[in-house]
Amino acid sequence: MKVSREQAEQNRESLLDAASRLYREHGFDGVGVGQVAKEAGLTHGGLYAHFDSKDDFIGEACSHAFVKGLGSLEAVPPGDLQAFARFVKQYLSDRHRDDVATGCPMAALAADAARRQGGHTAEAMTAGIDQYVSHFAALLQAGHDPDTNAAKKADHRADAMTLLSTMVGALVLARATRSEPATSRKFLAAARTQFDGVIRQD
Amino acid sequence: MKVSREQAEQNRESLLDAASRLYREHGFDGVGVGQVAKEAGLTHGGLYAHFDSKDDFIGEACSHAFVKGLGSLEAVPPGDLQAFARFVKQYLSDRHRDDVATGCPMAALAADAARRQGGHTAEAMTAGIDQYVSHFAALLQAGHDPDTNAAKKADHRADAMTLLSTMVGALVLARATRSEPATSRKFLAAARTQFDGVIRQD
DNA sequence: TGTACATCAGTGAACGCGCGTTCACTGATGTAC
DNA sequence: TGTACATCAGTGAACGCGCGTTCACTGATGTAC
Repeated sequence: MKVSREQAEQNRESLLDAASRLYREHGFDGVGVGQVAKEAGLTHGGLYAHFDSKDDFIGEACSHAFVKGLGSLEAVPPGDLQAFARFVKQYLSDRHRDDVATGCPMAALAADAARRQGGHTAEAMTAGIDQYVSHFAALLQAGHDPDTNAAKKADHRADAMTLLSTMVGALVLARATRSEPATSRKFLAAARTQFDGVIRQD
Repeated sequence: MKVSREQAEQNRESLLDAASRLYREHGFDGVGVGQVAKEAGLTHGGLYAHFDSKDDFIGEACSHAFVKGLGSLEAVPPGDLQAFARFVKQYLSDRHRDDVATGCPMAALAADAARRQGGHTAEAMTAGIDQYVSHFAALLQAGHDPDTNAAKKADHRADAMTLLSTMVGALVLARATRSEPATSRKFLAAARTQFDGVIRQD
């Protein structure tokens, strides 16, 4: 049956919520569109009223997965290194490690997305990564030298990329070694320590 | 038809070679056992003379994928920081970024393996990661202070983990952003710079 | 060394199953009058 | 405001297909004598 415009929009959101959670947890090839639709309280057929294909759907879901994380990053006031430190500590926490489904899309899906170059998915992932890098660079810059020049700006962008690489790498490796809790936790702890060095340097 | 013992062993190796390549390229759920067997020059049925199930096969393939990379790491003489630097530079090269199929199993499959906790695959991945960390720690230690104590040893293990996190993270993010070549290359370049800091410090 | 035969790696048809996608249909929505 | 009707989001059966796994069979291998 037909459904009100608001209800339809709400259903679309439910589909993307379910998809971004299930795909992060099981990978793009690990869940069928039927399971996603069911999780969203719909049937598989209705999904095609909102999306062209699974590939299209995956791309939208990938973008959707970035919303929450980028939101908390944008909530960090530029210049407030303590708040930035809190964001990083939370990223590198046991809780985040154990919460793949609603956690960082880069740690969960970057390798998967890289396999889909040419489609919307890789583009969505690239856009999300770019935003993380830009925000990180801005926060590092604001924290260190308010009056800036071009050379230092590039440096902060490089620092931002290294910091992001370390965070994503540490989270991925911590998750992969979950059966050895000491090793797993040490990956997170080591990365946290390294961050302290980054914000203390100048 | 039956086949000589050597031929059978050779076929097993071909299967693992093909599997470790194809799985790195397309993910564990992205390739069927039939395609792997075909790539190895066999039919799908014969695979089950060597392995119990796809899950078992994946685990063995995961171990197999570590052999080459750990080999070049073991070839680095302890104390030779230049040789270590060369290993890291190669890891963080455009060539390695573009060669997923025979490249680092952690960058290609760690997130996939983490989803298979409880089976052989996650165990194989954890074992491989542990070996990388141990080798990195030994190389950092040999490069910096030949006469060691327990506290410094722990430090080198933490440094090794951070270094590995940065390398894996940078490679994953460089691959994910391949459609923006400047961004992609900068992830690798930034991580290389950071490594120079790690080996120069002490 | 030569012969008879048990072994078993590999083949390919067959299985049940879940996948992504299509489509005729439903019926509440929302518009036209 | 009330009525008639076109719209279209969502349903669920059906499709062709490739998946992982099984199994009767093949025939070269390698052993027993």
